[in-house]
Amino acid sequence: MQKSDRHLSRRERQIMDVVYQRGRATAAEVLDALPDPPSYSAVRALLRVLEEKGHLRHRRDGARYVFLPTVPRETARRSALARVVRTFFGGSTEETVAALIDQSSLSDADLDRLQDLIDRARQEGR
Amino acid sequence: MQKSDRHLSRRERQIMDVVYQRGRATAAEVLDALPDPPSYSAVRALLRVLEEKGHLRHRRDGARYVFLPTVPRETARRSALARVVRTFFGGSTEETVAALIDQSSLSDADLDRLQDLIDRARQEGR
DNA sequence: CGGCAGATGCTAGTTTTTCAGCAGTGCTAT
DNA sequence: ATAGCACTGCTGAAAAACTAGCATCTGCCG
Repeated sequence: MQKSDRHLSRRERQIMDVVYQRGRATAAEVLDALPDPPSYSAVRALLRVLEEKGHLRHRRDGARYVFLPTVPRETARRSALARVVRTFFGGSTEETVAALIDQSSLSDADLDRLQDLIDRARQEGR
Repeated sequence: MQKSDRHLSRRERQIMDVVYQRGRATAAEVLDALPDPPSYSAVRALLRVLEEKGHLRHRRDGARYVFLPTVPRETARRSALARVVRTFFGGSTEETVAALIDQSSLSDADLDRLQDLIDRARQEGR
């Protein structure tokens, strides 16, 4: 058996995205959320493959399976974010944050919270 | 809204990442930057496919081709970022920024610049 | 000019991904 | 307990992705 880990095909990535977005998902839910949805069977086949590859695991819930990511959302977040920062922002966190602030309209309350985050980072830095 | 969301295979995505990261690239440069590098021929074949699909274009530079993304880096940035925010952070810009600040060690100067960004956003919001 | 080095265009073949159909199994309401 | 329904397991095969190798072209240098 191989641990063909990071090898996610196009569909596989789409499915992982759905699962991460919802936190967990059944085959039917994945099907609903998928763009250009294939057959129900196809989705289940892919879910099984993802499980074999070690990206998902499932729990029984009554008659059906609920799929969960094996890598915690928190961890997946970090690498996804790191990848974007590296690829599109030359590794600059600052530029990335700038883009985020720029492209989303934030309320004053949101800005306040960001302010807090920065203050806290400053303190911890000392 | 989301029209040019064509399916990229694994390799294709890797190559696009390289091109976006460097801004432009020759076949040889892509090969160098690719993980688990395939043959040179394979890379060129993929570059041609990506061009057919409309993701890349090329310019002649002496004897060789230099490939450039058709979608400007700026635009690609936005959608990549938006995707991460949506998929892993429930659409919350604030949480995303928090994660960024948390996982990268920022200098005081960096924090100052972020501070500025926030102040400016506040002003523009008015 | 003639040849070498480095690139590209193309084709054909292998491997991986993607898919649908059918059979079997576990719930649940009669 | 049993029929109906919602799911899962599995298989075979089409489609897409991937790859190597060879033929051709271009630029450069002796």
